[in-house]
Amino acid sequence: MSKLLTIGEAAKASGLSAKMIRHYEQSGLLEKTPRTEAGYRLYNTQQLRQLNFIRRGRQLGFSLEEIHSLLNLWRDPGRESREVKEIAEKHLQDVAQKIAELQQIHGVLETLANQCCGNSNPDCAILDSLAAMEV
Amino acid sequence: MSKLLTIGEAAKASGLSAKMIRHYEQSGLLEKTPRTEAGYRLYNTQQLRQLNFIRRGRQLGFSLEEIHSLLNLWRDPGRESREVKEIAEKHLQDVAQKIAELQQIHGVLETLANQCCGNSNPDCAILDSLAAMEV
DNA sequence: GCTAAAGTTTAACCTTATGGGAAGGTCAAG
DNA sequence: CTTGACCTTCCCATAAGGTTAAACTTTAGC
Repeated sequence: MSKLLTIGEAAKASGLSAKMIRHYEQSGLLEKTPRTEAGYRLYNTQQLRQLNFIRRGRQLGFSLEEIHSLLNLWRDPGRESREVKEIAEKHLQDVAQKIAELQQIHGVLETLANQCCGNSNPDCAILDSLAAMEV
Repeated sequence: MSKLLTIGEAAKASGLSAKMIRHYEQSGLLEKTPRTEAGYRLYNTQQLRQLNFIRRGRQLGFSLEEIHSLLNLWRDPGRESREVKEIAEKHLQDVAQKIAELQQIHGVLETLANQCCGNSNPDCAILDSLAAMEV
């Protein structure tokens, strides 16, 4: 007899906020839960597992749309792991590209910061670079 | 005698969109430009330089708030380069941290993707990991 | 049994940076 | 005068929440 949890308890147990749990339900990521007569949402063990699934997906940077697809695959016993892997590898590529962009930015910033003496003088390589009209 | 540009021309010349130029003005990043009698915004060379400044700042990932501060420093002949460098180094740290987070995610995703055979079988290490209740 | 605190409900607005579109005014060419 | 390109303002939408508020419910203390 698994105990039913209110949204606050489910939030604490899953590591999500109550606000986001409602948001996920409202945006179709989660099915509507049963409610008490007063309208309070109630969560069982299975739903708690889904909340954890979402939290872990977010930790890995998946968008809610991607998590939606992953959840649907998870719930589908006839899924093909190929589909899951496709989503993951797409996301992996996105992450890799984002890293590359940030590293590029990091390099430029580091160079500029090193060229700025950072004293009480107004001359500044950083501003000079931002003010340059090229590129 | 520098020619005055309409917003569309200024957009093309600066690499920003007309939409965003209006937005930057509305949010206080740019001073209000003079207008024609019909209300069309007009941009001179000085303002075009500011638009380029903003574009380059965005390219380096500075937030609009940071760019606002940088623009104010740029316009202030009595600035101290220390202040500019402070903003840049704060942003540099943010970028570095973001890179670290993404690299962490990248590593986990790569491991999981390698463990998923990605065929027509439903078994999938990625889903298993997302479904795990720990952490 | 009453009351106060804690929890929940819906709802709305704020964030960042940007895009889309509607409805309407303006300008220049044909 | 019409057409098309441009401009104006205003509202909506995104992702993933945060914050706040009024009203209702539940629970615990007494």
